[in-house]
Amino acid sequence: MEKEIGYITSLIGDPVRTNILWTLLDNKAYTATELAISADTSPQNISMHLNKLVKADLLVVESQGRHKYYRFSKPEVAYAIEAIGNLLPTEKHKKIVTNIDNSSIKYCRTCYDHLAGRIGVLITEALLKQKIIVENTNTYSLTKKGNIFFSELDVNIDDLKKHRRIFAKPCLDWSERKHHLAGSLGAALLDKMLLLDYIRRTKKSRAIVITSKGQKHLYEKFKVSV
Amino acid sequence: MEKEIGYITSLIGDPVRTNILWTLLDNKAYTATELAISADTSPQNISMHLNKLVKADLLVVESQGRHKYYRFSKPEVAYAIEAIGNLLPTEKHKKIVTNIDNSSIKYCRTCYDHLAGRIGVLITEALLKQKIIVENTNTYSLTKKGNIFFSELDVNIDDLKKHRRIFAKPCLDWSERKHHLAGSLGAALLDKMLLLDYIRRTKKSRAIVITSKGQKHLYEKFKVSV
DNA sequence: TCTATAGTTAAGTATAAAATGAAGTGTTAA
DNA sequence: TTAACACTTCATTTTATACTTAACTATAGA
Repeated sequence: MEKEIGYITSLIGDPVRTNILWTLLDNKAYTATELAISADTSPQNISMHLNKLVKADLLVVESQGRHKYYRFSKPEVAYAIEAIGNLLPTEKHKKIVTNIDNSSIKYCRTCYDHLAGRIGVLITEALLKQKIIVENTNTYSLTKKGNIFFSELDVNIDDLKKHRRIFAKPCLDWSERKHHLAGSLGAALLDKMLLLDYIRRTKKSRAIVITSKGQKHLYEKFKVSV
Repeated sequence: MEKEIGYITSLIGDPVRTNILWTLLDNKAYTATELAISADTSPQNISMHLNKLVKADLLVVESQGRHKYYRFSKPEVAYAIEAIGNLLPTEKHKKIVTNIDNSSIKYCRTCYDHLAGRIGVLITEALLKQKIIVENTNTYSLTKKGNIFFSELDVNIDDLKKHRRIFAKPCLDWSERKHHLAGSLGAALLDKMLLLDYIRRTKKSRAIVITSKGQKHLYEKFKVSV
């Protein structure tokens, strides 16, 4: 058994492969070249590493013309990477939070397929404060007010609940050390905010930019100023 | 950020350190020599590895006379290791399950501080079937019947709920691919079963042996035959 | 106080695996 | 139909770091 586990840990343990997995954590698919740039290495090298990750069934690959798109094979991979992220030493972590250089990725990023970072945490806190969601042990559930709120946003709650996936749960954030909204409700909220152009994804990272339209609405709805 | 994560993943990625972490997953403290034997390496080498893990705040060490006892610094470490365990390829996993040699660790082992493996899953299923616990999204809660059940076992539910730790939640088992009971209730149940001598820990692994007394009671209480 | 045990530290070596260079295949688009 | 691009394969080189050898400290027990 140790050998089997060692196989996976040694795969995750290489710096280039860690960079790949960390980049893919926003649940987007990236091409080999994009990942090579992100990991600052050669195409040959990234090809070798990606092959190992695919063979180990951590990633899946899809060919589109001359491009190959890589993404996680299953949510468990994202969970494991996030769980490792939560092991970051606290002092080092503080340094990151107070580091202004990468503030955009700090305040605003996605975690797998939902909003994370400072914005994710602030919005979640606002949802709790306004009693749109309530916290149980390790889950969130919607109040009546919450049902109205999300139906006004044109999110079909019943559809979400049909899925086998967890509906709404707190997810510990590595940068904020607080919880943000995860699960299918969290994913639906992110989708809707992207659709409404409150926020936009950036090309090369997990950073999210907030549009002026978004700023206005975030303040109106949640009293969140960014 | 990638560098910080890479630091942790490369730590976890070494085979000897993986062995250490995997061994410690039962939440017992082990001495350096025990861990060296487990990882089949020299005292000098294990010393070096343990130092790295302590410096990274994954482990803490306590001196007792001429011995040094190592254990996880926080539950997050166990969660991360378990999350990695869930990434094991399914085919390989099947091979393990049908492998009779390590059947004891397969049927009966602990995960951090609660009962896992086949027994953990069977008991959890029995608790659900008998409506002692009910499943919500990603949590379990106690029914009235459950409150009586655990008070008869002399488990103080109110005390458990006072802790900041999650009370009861499903934990995906890497060997069974089903859920077992985790959280403080799971830990309390394991403690009680050890105290009542239904089960005993073995010296050198996470395997648990079931006593004949335990077999009898497990069948009476849960209709679980082992 | 002497011996065995538990663990550490430091310098040197060995080796596995990552990176590179060169030469490919297949794809798009001018 | 040619050139540029996206990616791969394989042989070779490089390098990081785990491990060894050897000498050490600290504790326990006799």
